[in-house]
Amino acid sequence: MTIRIHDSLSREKRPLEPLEDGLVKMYVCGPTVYDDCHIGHLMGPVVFDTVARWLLARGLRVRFVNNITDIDDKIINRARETGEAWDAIAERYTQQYFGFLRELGVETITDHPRCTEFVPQMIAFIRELMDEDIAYVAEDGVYFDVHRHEGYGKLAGRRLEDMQAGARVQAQGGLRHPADFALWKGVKPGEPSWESPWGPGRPGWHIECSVMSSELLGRAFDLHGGGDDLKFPHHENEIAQSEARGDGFARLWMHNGLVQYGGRKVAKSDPRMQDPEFRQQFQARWLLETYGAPALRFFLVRSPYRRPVDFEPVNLEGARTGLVRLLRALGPLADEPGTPPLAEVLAADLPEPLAARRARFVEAMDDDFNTGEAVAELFSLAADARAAATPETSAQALRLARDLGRQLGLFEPGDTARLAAVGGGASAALAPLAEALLEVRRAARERKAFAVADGLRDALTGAGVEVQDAAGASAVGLDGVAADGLERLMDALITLRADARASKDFATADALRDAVAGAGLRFEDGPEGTRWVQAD
RNA sequence: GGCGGCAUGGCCAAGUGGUAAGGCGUCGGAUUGCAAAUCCGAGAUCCCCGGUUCGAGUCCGGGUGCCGCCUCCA
Repeated sequence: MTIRIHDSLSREKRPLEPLEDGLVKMYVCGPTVYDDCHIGHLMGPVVFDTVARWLLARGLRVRFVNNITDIDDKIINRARETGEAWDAIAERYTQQYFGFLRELGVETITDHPRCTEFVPQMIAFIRELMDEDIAYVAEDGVYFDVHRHEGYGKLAGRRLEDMQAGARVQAQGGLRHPADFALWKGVKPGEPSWESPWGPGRPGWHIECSVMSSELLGRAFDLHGGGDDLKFPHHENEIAQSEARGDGFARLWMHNGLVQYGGRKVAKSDPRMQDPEFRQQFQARWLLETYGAPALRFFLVRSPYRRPVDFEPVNLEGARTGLVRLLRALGPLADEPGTPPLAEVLAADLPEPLAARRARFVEAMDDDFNTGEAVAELFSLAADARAAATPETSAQALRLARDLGRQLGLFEPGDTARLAAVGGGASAALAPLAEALLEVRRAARERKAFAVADGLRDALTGAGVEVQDAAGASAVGLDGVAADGLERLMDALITLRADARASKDFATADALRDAVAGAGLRFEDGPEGTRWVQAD
């Protein structure tokens, strides 16, 4: 068994050969905690959690470090704007980040070092570079001299001469080269600071990752990951610092694609971000509440990690639909606790084509974590289950799909319920209301009042509630309820009730009022028409 | 200007030279009072032009288009 990984540095697939037998040491750059978490902060963790889960499934041990940048210009600016203490801001958003990781099922991270916990080690690191004359003191801090490091630019594929030609790069403040970067920033009035041989100040951005990785994983480790935008300058600078100090540093580099919308990157400075409604679509809280954590994870997992991911609603909704269908096919299996170890799944005796699916799933994952192909096999297994000659084979196919999916953090117990629960807290009232409306509709159908029955169904489906008519009875499905489902449903009911009253169908009108009341809501008929409110 | 990546049915997307996975959507059929869900089925000259080969989406050369990095950013 060999796992091959696309290495961003050499730009080719390379076998993963852990430095320490059976143990993979990986480091993934974490967030700067200064504001509400957005999806970009979470993509890396989900991608690399999936990677780590697969490594674990393959029998390797994993030490997975994901740092927290808890001191930075952005945090200081935020503190200045709000008057809140910088460390309180950092702590709050750190906890928020951890909460989102839990919701998304990111559970393989073993270490979350915070930048401020490693200041002495950073100072020691910088001192080593100073001693070698690779770092120097400039006007406002200590800088790394990129000319002193051969190979600077190898990760991002650029040469120092080219960079000097670029208009944006200007040497200032006594720097030897415009690309020289800060290792230590001298303190400015009102800023938090730590003592150092170069005066009070705080660490530069890049140094923390070089220091924390070597402190926790050693001077050479297996895997370094992060978002594609971190390649330059962040990772380039990490490499320069660590290599300049004689470290082997990371053997393989992985970079995940970035968030896009309509085929374009969405960055902080993107003009579209001025629109709050647009902006909200990338906020972790909103995404989780709108699509549900299982759907969000599924969306990220089924996409190839190296490509940009487009967060247009149509794509998120498509992923969600696919997941809901898969979960439906799995039925009770989806909520059964327990994930058998992959080795056990692989050892099981299976008929064709199930064994072939299983083999392809494993091959796909071993080949640079091709989760897109792996997820396709899951869908195929669901199809196999439908086509199976016997119930036993069908069950085997579903169980295999479930067990393989769980290796990637999919199909966790409770996912079906979690998907059904999203669409806002309003669904608390929505469920009983939908049930009551079903009864009204049943009565209408019984007396062949199909117009009323269909109107009710349209009201329900318009709010994202599924109406399922089986032989004897009907049922509602709340899996796909929209965020404003209750509002939409109530508005439709107001119209229905008005129509019923206009045609003197008071039985229907009253039945609607009773159904609504049963869900803790009521109509208020006023001179400007009817509105609905939460009953006391 | 420098560097890198991508171009496969309406959309997302797999694809190791040998008759184009999978998903979403759409359309047709079954089912239904009509629907929904479900099931069955349909749909692609793989950006263009050359070349290598018995054979290319897959290799080579040349175009064209899009995206990203070189600035904050995960």
